[in-house]
Amino acid sequence: MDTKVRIMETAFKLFLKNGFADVSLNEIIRESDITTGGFYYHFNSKDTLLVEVINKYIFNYFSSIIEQMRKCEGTPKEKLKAVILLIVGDDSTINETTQLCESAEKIDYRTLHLLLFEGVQKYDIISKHYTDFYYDLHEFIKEVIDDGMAQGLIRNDLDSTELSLTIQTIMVGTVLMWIGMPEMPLEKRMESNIDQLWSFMKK
Amino acid sequence: MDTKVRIMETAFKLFLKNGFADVSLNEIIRESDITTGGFYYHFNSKDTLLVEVINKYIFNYFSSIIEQMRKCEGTPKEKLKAVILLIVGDDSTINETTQLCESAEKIDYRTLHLLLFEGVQKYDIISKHYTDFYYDLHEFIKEVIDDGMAQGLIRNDLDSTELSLTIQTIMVGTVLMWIGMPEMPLEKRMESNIDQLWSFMKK
DNA sequence: GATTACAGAGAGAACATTCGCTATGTTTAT
DNA sequence: ATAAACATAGCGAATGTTCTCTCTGTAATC
Repeated sequence: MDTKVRIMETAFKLFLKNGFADVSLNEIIRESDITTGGFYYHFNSKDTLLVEVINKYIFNYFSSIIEQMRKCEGTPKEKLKAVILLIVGDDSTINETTQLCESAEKIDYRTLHLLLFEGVQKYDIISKHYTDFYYDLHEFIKEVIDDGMAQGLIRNDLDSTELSLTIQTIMVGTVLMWIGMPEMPLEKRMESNIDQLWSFMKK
Repeated sequence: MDTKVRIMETAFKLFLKNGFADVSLNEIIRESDITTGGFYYHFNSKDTLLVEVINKYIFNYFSSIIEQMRKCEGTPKEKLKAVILLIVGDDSTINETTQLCESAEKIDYRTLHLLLFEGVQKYDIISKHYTDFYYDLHEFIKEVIDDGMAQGLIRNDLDSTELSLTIQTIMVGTVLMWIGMPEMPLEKRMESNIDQLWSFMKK
């Protein structure tokens, strides 16, 4: 594998484990099987590495989700379910070509979300992209709802903007429940939430 | 104010601003108007300070919420609304005697949650307490639902465990929406979510 | 022989921590 | 009443480690 990619992937994994702030360059260098000189041949500074890692792994994660979301086919209920599966990094849903990591090991999307939160707290750029993602997600869900209403599958006495915000709340809430109650099976939780939601909004 | 309390409060505020990992002892010492020796008179190490701050501000936050939740009076709908107001640190709901900070400035509960996530990622003890809090919350919501069903206010064709998990998902999701879409008025979002939820579960 | 891709020593700042010190109470003994 | 003994609270220079980053050296490739 390309050295630069190897460094970035190693750094990303260390960030996932310890957070952005708690990983030293020495650690990255040691784990990447490289020396100081080797590192500084590829990156101007530790900060440059951070920015590149964020671009490659965090923003690509967002745009890949949005892109794959838009390619979804099926009923509104199926689409909504696909969205949440994409967010939590479900294997069967995620496209191979848009995988986050090249190495064999699977990345843990639960810790990815925790890393994201640290990024939102510390870096304006991540915070901004996170917000953008939320608005993109909202827009998509609203389209799905409007479609469903037009097709007569969803009650049209509900306000589609309000409803889609509630749906999004449930989606991101599912992620947070997954972080707060790790032993609770995520798959089952999602099914149950979507079923209850659907029985509420279906015509 | 007591010097030790002043150090802890200063440290907590710095943690809120920069995260646990990105605050140096020098910073804490400078902002607390104390010297190195003074600090080490009150704390054995930086880590000891961290543990004490977590105990005083994070765990107290959890137990204070649980405690105040249990004291709530009103209809099931009112109780559920009170719970989420407690979590997001609504002024009118929070009891003065259980305030997090002694100093005049209000603490920002949005960044408190972000700090919590960093803690969950890095410290097992915080992760554990976070999970405990989620289970306590779940138990309380289930009791509210069961009561509501017994009083004939809530549909009893629903499974109360599943329903209460969905409600909790909406609650924590609201917090995450607040983090992802900071400009969106939290109050209005909560109202809307609870109203939609209630129209679904009421008899 | 010039460029590419690294190795590795080491500078210099920042880091948490130690330690010997003073200044101010607060008991206790005479 | 007062002096000795001790406790409390804080000071700040100094230490050793770790941090990021620079710089020179060295193989390999074209």
